[in-house]
Amino acid sequence: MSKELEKQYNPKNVEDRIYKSWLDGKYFHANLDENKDTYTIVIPPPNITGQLHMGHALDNTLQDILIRWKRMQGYDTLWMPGTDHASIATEAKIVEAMKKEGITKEDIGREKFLERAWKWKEQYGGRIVEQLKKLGSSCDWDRERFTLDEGCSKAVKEVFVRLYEKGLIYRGEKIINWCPHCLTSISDAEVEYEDQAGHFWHLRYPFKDGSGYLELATTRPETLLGDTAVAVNPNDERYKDIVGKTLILPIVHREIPVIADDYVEVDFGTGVVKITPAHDPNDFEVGLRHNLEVINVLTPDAKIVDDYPKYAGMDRYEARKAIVKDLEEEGALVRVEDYSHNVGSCYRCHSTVEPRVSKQWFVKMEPLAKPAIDVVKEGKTKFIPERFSKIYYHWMENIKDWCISRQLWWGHRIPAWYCDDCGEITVSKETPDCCCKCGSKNIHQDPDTLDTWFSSALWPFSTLGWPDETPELKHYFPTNTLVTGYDIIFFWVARMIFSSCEQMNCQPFDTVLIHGLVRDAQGRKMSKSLGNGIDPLEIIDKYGADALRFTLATGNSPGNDMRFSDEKVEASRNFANKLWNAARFVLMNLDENEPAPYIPEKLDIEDKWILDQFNNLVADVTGSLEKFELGLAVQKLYDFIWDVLCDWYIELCKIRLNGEDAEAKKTCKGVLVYVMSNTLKLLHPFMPFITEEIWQTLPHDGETIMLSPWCRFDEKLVFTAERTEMERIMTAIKAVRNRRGEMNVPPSKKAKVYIATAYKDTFSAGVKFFIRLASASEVEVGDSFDIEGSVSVVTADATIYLPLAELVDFEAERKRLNKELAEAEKKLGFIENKLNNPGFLAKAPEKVIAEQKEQGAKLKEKIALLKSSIEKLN
RNA sequence: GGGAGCAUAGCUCAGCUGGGAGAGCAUCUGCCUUACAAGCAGAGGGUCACAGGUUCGAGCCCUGUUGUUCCCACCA
Repeated sequence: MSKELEKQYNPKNVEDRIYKSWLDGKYFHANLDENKDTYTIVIPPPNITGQLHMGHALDNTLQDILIRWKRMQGYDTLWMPGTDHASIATEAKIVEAMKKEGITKEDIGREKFLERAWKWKEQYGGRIVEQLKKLGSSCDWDRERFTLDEGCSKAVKEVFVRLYEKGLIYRGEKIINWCPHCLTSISDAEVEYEDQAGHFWHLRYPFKDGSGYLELATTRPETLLGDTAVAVNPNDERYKDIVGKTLILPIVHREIPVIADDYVEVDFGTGVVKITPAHDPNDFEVGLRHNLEVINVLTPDAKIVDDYPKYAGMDRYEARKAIVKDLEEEGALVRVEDYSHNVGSCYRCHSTVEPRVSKQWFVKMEPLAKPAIDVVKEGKTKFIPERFSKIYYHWMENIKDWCISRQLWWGHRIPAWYCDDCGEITVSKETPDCCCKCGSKNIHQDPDTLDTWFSSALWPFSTLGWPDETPELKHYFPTNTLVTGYDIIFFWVARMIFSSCEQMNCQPFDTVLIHGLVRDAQGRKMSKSLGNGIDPLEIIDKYGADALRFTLATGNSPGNDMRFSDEKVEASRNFANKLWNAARFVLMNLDENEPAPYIPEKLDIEDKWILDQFNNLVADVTGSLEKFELGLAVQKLYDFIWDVLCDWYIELCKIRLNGEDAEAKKTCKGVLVYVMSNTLKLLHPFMPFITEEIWQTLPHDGETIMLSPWCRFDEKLVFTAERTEMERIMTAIKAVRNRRGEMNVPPSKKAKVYIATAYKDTFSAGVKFFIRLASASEVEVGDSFDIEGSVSVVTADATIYLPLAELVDFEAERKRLNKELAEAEKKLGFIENKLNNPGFLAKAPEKVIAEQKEQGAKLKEKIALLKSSIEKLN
C-alpha cells in the first residue's frame, strides 16, 4: 500500500483529477437534509463578460474556505453559484462586436439583437465558471443560476409589481445621470467622481435695461444655451435690488430673469450663478422651485441640438470652444481661470456623464431604507470588519431614489405597458392584452430594461426559488455569509438587504465578510489600462491553485487591501512542497497493513508533546475561523506544519524509525499518521487539492477528506507535563545549536555534551534527542561538571558543556557570557520592578503575577548558572 | 466639506478581548544531516510615525499632530 510520491509536488498531476473526483462524487451538492443545520453562501455572481481576475480569486477562495470548513463540521452546506447578465457591459461588448461587422443595434432590431446576446451568453458565459472550478471552488454546480434566467425573471416581475402597487416604484421626469457613450441612464451609484483640471470662465450677462452687467462664472460655458435664469442669494446685500430684473443671455439673446434662491452661496465666486435646469442637478431643483423653463440643448450622445444651428451637431467639447470664442467676440468673456472640479464619469466606460432630464422609473428609497438600517443595527446582519456598517448606515441614511430604468435591450424588460389611447400605464406580471383602464388593445410595452443590480438585489432568494415556496427557500434562507469586496457594498450588499427586508421580511444573510482589493506588487490597483493585472489562471498554471489560494488567504486581515507578488506565491508553493515531502516521509515509513492507531499507553514524551501541540492547533484554527480570521487560521497551520511538525517532530521520529524497537516504531507511525492526516483536514479548506491527494494515500476512513469530520479539541490530548519537559529539552538543544553555529562548527563535527541540571530525569530521557539534533557524540547528565577548556551553554534549566577547546576563543567566550548575563539581569530587573510594585500585585490578574514570578525564578537560575560559568573561565 | 483605513525589521505584512514585539522575502554564517537545496541549522536588524493622556502595565485604549490611501458630498 505504500505509495511512491514524486520528490516535488506537481499540482498539474493532481488538481484536475481531484476536482473531477469531487464532481463525480457529488460532494458539492446540497442535499436538503432536514436533520442538519444549514450553512449557505450565495456567490457574488460574476459577469458573463468577465474573465477570472484576482478579485474573483480572492473572493471565491474565502467563500470556499468557509463552505469547506462548515461542510466538514457537518452542516448541510449550500454554496449557490451563478452568473450575472451584466446588462451594460454585455450589451456594450455585443454592440462592439457588431460594429466590426459594420452593423448597429438598430439595423437588426431588438429581437435579433437579443438572439445574438443569448448566443453570446451560451458561448462565453460558461467561461468564468470553468475558471472558478480551476480554483477549486466547491459550488453546487447542479443549482447554477443566471440573473436573467426564467426564475430570476419571475422574481423580478413579482418585485416590480409589488413595489409599484405599494407606490414604491414610480415613473417620473427627473434629472438623471446619462452616459452619452452607453446611451442610457445610470444610477447615482454608477457614477464615479474624480477631480479634473478644468477652467472657470467668467462671463458677464448684460441687463436688458442697459444698466450694466452681472458677472458670474461657469465651468461649462456650452450649457449657457440652456440657461433660463441667473440666481443670487436672497440675503446677498450686493444684489438685493437686481432680483427680478431681466438679463439678456449672451449669444442666444434670450431674456432671462434674475431670481433669488438659497442654493447660491454668497461667498463663492461672485455670488451669482447661471441656472441651466436641463443640464445640472442643482439647477434643476432651482428650476422646480421657481418654475423655470427646462431647455435641453444636448442630444443623447451629447451633441448640440438642432435648435442652435450654429453649433448643431458639435459635441459638447467642440461646442464649448466655439461658444467661448463667440462669447469673447461678443465681449461677454471677462477672463478664464484654471480650476479643478469634480467630474462624474460612467463606471463602465468612463465617459463623462451628462445630467439629463428624462422620464425614467425610480424606486422610492426612503421607506425601504429604514428596515434595512434596523436589521444591521439590531445585529441581524453583521459586517466584518464592523466599521463597514458605518459606511452602510451613512449611505442608507442619505439615500436618494434609485433610477432603475435603462435604455438597453439586454436585461429584464420593464413590465409596464402604455395605452396609446388613454395613456394609462398597466403594470403586470403577465403580459396584458389590453389597457387596464380603458380596455384598449392599443398598448405597447416600455422599451427599457432594468438596472442589472435590480435582479442581483434579489439573488439570495430568487436563486432559492422565490417567489415560489420551494423547499430550498424554506431550508436555506436566510443565508449565512456573504463574501464581497468593499467596493460593491452600495451596488449590491445594500440593495440585497433592503430587498430582502421588503420581500422576505428578514435579513438575507447574517454576516457580510468584507475583503479588500488585490493590488499589484507596487500597491497599484490592477487595471486593464495600466496592464498590471495578474491573471490567476497563469498563477495556477505556474504554481498551483493551492499556492494561489494560500497566498490570497494569508498575510492579510479582513477589509484591508493586499499586495500580490510572485514572491508570495513562491513562498506558498514552497509550503505546499514542504507538506508534500513531509507526507512522503510518512509514507516511506509505512509498511503494508500499517499502521494501527497508536496505543495511548505506549506514547513517548515526544508523541505526547506533538499531540498536545496539535490539540491546541485544532482549538486555534477553529477559533480563528469562527471569528472569520482566516488569515490567522492559515498562519497557525503554516507555523505548526513547518516549525513544529516538520522541524521537530519528524526529526524526533527518525530516532525510533531508524531504530530496532518494533513496538516503538509502531507507536511512532501511529502518531505520525494521526497528526498528519488530521492536520491535513484542518488545512483542507485552504489547500483542498494537495490535502486530498495526500490524505488519499494515507490510511483513511471515507471517500474524501472533503467530507471527513472536522477535528475537535480533545481533553485526552492535553499533556501539560510533557509539554514542559519537551520545552526544557528543546530550549537546551537550540542553545547548543546556537553556540555551535556561532563558532561555525559543522554538524559533522560531533562533540560530547555534558548536561548539568536539576532536571536529571528529563534530560536523561532526552539524551537521544541531543544526539540526533544537537550533533552530540554522547551525552552525560549530572548535577555538575568541571570540564577543562570547554564551551558552556546556559539555559534556565541547565548548563551544558561542550569540549570544543581547540575552537574556543576564551576571551570572546567571556565576553559573550557577560553579555548574556547583562541581558538576563536587565530582564530580571524589569520583572522585579513589577513584582515590587504594590499596584501591580494588587491589580494584575493572578495568572499574570504567577507567570512573572516564574519567569523571575527562571532568570535567577540562569543568572546563577551564568555566573558560575564565567567564574570557571577565569 | 464630512467620514474611514493605514503608519511595526531593508521590503511586504501579521499581532485575537492591554501583560515588554513576530512571519515571509532580503542580508550574513555554516551545512547536500537519505522527506524536502522549493531544503536544514544559526545570526544580525525595530524608541511599534510624533506628542500628550488613561492604567500597576500601552504596538494595542483615549486626545491631538504629521504623512499616506480611500469613500462620501450639489459650491456654480
